[in-house]
Amino acid sequence: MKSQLQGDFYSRPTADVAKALVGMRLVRTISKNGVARQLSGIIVETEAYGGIDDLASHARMGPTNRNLVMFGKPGRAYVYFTYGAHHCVNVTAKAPGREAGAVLLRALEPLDGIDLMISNRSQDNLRALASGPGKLTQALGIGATLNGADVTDSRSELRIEYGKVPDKVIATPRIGITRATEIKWRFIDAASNFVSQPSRIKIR
DNA sequence: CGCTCGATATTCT
DNA sequence: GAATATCGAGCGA
Repeated sequence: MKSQLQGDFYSRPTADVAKALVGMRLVRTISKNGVARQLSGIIVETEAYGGIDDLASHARMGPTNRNLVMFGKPGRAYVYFTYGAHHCVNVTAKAPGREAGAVLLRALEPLDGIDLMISNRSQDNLRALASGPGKLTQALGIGATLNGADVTDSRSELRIEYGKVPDKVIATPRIGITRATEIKWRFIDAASNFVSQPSRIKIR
């Protein structure tokens, strides 16, 4: 009996959900040639992105073709492509009545299917497998086809199960943004060795 | 170690 | 045209 997080988990203020997702388990199922493989990891780093009022969010311009999922139901995957090379995966989350919101999944502690992650990444250092938003999606084989996937559905190819609540979760400013840099909406498991190690922090 | 820089598609101004 | 919720190679110390 797996404990899927239900839809109401995501129907809360986006930053609350971002914090609560640290310690939970992201599960990716890949079927090829009729054989199902499972890749999973514990979420150790997240960031919250809000609606119109969050100048760092993709949703700040209102609904567009790219960010449309952020304006829809909570508990769905929002996958986008950036820097001409990387996918990033979010889970939509917002309090009832808010127009948009999503939580960027930035890093995992690898758990299941580590052999496949190593293959996907061409990299065998456990700490470098999924310690960053672009690395995470590459390790789990997450692409645009998963945009809009329901992560609360146990039959989904991408879903989130209950893990455990970490002893301590720290809030810091978000990484890689140039606006609203004072808001501490990045959440990390203080005890984890698998958080991202950004090569450079943007300032403006 | 640290810092600089190029890649490369999509979105924004 | 410029910017981007990134990554990793290349360089100097």
